[in-house]
Amino acid sequence: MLVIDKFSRKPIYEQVIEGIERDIVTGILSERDQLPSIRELSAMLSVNPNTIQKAFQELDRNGVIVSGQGRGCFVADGAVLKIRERLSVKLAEIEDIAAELAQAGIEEENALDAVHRAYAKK
Amino acid sequence: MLVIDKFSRKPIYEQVIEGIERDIVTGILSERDQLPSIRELSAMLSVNPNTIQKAFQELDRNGVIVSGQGRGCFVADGAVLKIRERLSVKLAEIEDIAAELAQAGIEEENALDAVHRAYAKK
Amino acid sequence: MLVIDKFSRKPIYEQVIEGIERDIVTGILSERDQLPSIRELSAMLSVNPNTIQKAFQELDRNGVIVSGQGRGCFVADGAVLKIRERLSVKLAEIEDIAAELAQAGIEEENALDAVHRAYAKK
Amino acid sequence: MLVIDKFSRKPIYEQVIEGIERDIVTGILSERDQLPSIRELSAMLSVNPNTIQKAFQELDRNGVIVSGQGRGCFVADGAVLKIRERLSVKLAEIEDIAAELAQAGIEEENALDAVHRAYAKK
DNA sequence: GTGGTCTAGACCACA
DNA sequence: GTGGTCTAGACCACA
Repeated sequence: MLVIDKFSRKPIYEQVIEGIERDIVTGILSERDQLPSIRELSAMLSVNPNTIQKAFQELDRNGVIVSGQGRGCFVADGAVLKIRERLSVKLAEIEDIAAELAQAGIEEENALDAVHRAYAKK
Repeated sequence: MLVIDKFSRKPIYEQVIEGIERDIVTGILSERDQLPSIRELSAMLSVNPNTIQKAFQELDRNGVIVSGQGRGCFVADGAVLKIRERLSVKLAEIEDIAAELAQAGIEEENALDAVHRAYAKK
Repeated sequence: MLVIDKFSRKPIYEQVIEGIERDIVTGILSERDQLPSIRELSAMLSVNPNTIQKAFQELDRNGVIVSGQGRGCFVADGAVLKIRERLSVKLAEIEDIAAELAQAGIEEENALDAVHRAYAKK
Repeated sequence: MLVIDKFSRKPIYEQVIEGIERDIVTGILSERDQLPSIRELSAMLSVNPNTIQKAFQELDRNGVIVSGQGRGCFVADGAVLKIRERLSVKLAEIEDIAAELAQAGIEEENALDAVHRAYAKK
């Protein structure tokens, strides 16, 4: 489930976004499932409703959820696909930066280590 | 030596910067060595002098070279260190993005492959 | 028949109104026909009775249906004509968007052309 | 200059966005110009800084301005083009609604009048 | 009840 | 100084 680290340097609203997207990608949340309301999630996570609101609006803007006044928020159709697309863009970003490093004469091992550190910390 | 790909989507002045920095890091150019003049390099690479000018200005701004007016350009003292610092920023960028992918449930192997592809293409 | 899209950003009560009006205009419902009750329609569409109630109230206020208390709702005499009048809502929408374009400094001619293209295509 | 109507049903942050975009399109603000800071604009318009912040973030997200911590906000390169593109989407919306009206048998003149009213009110 | 907007005011990182 | 994040709490439209 979604867990917030209030002492992380990563903003809380980003943690909420990533947590919900992870739940969607891993199937804990399915398309068209209703999300907990902003107030509920706010209470569950002990986070201000405005912060949850900000996360939900970005998810809405990215087409990951659909939200409507008085109706609540739902996982959007095609949400998994949209999230996957954005993640593959990030893989391409890694490839681009690694290409610069290769170009600059940095050993491949250093770049592989950077990736490994990120996964080790998880 | 420095080679320009006019059809790359990477701006030519960036290619010039990266080429010179690579030559410095790999020792082809040493600190305090004089660089070819803008006109010479322009002719050698068949590149507009303004483009070389722009590359040199950015190298100067980054403390990689020093350009005394009228006396030509020289590799700055500590140039290797400065370049290395900037490259370690890029390693940190890779680590950050990889952390997002880890968070999102993407397998480490996919991220490692992205790095590997970049090095294989070199 | 009337179909509700819970994931649309259009309010559900508007969807109900438009659905019923479409059925009237296309002759699926004739003037003086009885409508399903609020509870029936609520169950058929899996929509909150309050929402159906709100839709019916607006249809009543617009003279599209008549709701005698306890006797159910019926398509009003002259309903088709009144619905046609309500298309002026869409005219208002055009006015709103045109107001934004005016606000943004777009020439009036461009907006008029957009309308003209729509009619030319008919 | 940018004027806010606190009693309008249009949210204040939208009024700010539209006002700034209008200033950009009409040339009052040029690309790379610095915008007033969030706090300054907040004071100038007697609007809460958070509301200005929200407007600026959406402008940033849309590539109309670039904002950086400690540096301030600037009109982005290509801002005029990006705004124009979005406005052409609104023209398409008008065309869509006009097509519905045409379909329903409403005279073209009525739709043209709606556009004209919007421009007359400006 | 539900999402959306707004104010007031605090604190942070970066320049 | 500047933008960015967060809390606390109010009020609105819609269901």
